[in-house]
Amino acid sequence: MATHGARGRSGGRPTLEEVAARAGVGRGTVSRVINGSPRVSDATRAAVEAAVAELGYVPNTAARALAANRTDAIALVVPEPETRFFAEPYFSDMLKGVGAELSETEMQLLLIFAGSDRERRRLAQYLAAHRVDGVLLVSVHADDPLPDLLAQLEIPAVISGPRSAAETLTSVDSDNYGGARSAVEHLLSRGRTRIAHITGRLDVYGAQRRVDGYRDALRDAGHEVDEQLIEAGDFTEEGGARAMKLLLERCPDLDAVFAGSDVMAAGARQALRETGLRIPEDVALVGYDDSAIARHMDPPLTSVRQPIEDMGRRMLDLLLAEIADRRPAASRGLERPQEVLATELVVRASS
Amino acid sequence: MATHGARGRSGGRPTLEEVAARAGVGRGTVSRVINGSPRVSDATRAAVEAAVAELGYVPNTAARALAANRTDAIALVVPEPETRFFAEPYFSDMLKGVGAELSETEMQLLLIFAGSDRERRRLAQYLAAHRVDGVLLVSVHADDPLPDLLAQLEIPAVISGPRSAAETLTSVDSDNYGGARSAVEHLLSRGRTRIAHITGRLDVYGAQRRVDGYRDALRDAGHEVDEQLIEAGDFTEEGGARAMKLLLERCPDLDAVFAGSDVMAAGARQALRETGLRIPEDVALVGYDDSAIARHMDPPLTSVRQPIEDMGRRMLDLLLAEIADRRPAASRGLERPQEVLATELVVRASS
DNA sequence: ATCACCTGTGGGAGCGCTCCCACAGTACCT
DNA sequence: AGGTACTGTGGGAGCGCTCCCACAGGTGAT
Repeated sequence: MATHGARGRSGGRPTLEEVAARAGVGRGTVSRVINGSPRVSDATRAAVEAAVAELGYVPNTAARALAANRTDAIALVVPEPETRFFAEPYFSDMLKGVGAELSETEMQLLLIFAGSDRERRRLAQYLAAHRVDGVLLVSVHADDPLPDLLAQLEIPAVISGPRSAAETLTSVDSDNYGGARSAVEHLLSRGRTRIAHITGRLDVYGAQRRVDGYRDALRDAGHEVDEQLIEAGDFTEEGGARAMKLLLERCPDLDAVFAGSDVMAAGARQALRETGLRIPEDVALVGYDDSAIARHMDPPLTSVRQPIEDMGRRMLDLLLAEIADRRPAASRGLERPQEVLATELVVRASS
Repeated sequence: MATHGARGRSGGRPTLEEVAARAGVGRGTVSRVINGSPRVSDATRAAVEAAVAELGYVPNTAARALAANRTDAIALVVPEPETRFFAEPYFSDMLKGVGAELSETEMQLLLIFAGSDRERRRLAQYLAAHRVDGVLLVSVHADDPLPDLLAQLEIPAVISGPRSAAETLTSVDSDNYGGARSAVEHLLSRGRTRIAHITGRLDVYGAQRRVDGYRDALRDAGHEVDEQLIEAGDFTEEGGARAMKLLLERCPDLDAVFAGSDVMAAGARQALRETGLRIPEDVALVGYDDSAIARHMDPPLTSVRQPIEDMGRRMLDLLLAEIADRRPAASRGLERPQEVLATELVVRASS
């Protein structure tokens, strides 16, 4: 084995120092050029850039992280098992948005699943080691301790979908309430009156807001809300099917269903089919998310479009801003933005 | 802002030095305990562990990476656009296997997509900076320059599916040839004789091997190979449907189809349906992968099971061994293992 | 002419670890 | 008694960067 001192000498990767020597300048100047500081003359900058190119210099990330106390990496944390991640288009769309925005920067994205207890413990350790500069947290349940852990460790974080109306972290969300309203109003306008609702997991704030929107839309149109027409799902296809069956048993006269997600709508469709009911003739069906599933369903599914990719982009923007903010002046305790993006009803053959 | 020198002093994260002071030992000893060296007395170890617990000490990854010249991270590189990653169960199964095995270690997994040129350039930069200790490369095409780049940078790498019979990198693969043979032999045993084959992308070596298996199975059973019965797909559902339509036009008398992947089989099924052909009465259908799609298809799809999760695990094992190997003695130029895992035909209603 | 204040630059100190050398102490041979 | 060989330990040097202070040289106001 090479001796310690000789590690990285000749043959190894070039260092800042070597670039500096080659360009005939000091270390500080090379560092300034590498980091895009404006305080360098054009001639010097050109000389340094030439030396960098000749030597094929690439900064050592570990050294930089150690000296500058940052990692240039952020994590996308999914507090779900991997299976759900792949089953739900929501996550992949989010990842797409974040990835697109991130490729504009030098930052590195880490995808971390925290579905099991074991994975959670691993993540906590990971965060405690400050291996990332910030965290994007998607799909958080009301009682999740993760946001508080992040706050305690003072790690910048942005959450998709606040945990409650009193969320303290920066968050980006779509207008769940308005989206649900528009879905129900659409069904009402089609002459449906016995409109059922399959909810998402009610420990997800957004799912609750959709129920609120469902209720208010009916009420404002002068209908009473029949609690028998509301059944809790869990965002899975099986859950959607199960809820649909229960609803059909309880209320055989229902003429429309608003499902809290496209995946659950797919489950509901399956249950309706098995019962011999036609969509939309017998029962109109509306989903939520406007994912690929909605377009490919038979019949194509009317759905509330959430701009998930945009949400991902926006989350990243806010996170990067928060990370940058922290660096110069500790201006803590300021108001944290809660952004809400508009939804849009996409009408297709299912309603 | 805090002055440079005071960064991390009181209130910051505890350092090795502080742990050492608290435990009344030297830095070296704490380092040995942290890294599980056996050369520490039980009493000292206990004292250090107590100090670590009291202070909530977590090693600084950057400092460790800088001093030890390793990152404790590996990358799973997917040379495809993200959309394909999510569409193909192959990738998620692979990720599952790798993730399961990796959670036994302290290593960190990075998921990197390299579908576009832009992403490729980013990846090259990333690898040049040696930000990972090793790379798992899945689904590599014959002309991909990535493996050579890895070899040149001397980064340990394991590839899933060799690029050719002369692959130089360590690889793990399933027995594509044998799997294809078993599929065709099964169809022959069911009395089918006009067996078509929808291939995968032929720049993927494994897809070629499946064609070889298809050919040899027919030949060995005394049938001539009708080239009209072979059509190239591209591993996508649309590609499978398109290939099926072409095959039906060319050979309306075909009575069975062996598709190079379940996803393509799903496309073929769609095309067969549209033509009014029944599965398996008119045309028997066999897929490859035995993914979730196969089980949920209507009718359930006979498929060649590849132990993808096991392959992922095995790839990781080999990679970790290669990384560990490198450290002590540079024993380069040795034979690189090429592992081949067995496949198994899972017979269901489609054949 | 003096002072203040820019711009551009060099280089010391330090980030928190790992690696290795040195050495004290003990054990077991000759 | 001297030698040899271990085990356990402390701490110096160094990894490659960033940050900041110092300072040279210019520019413009007083």
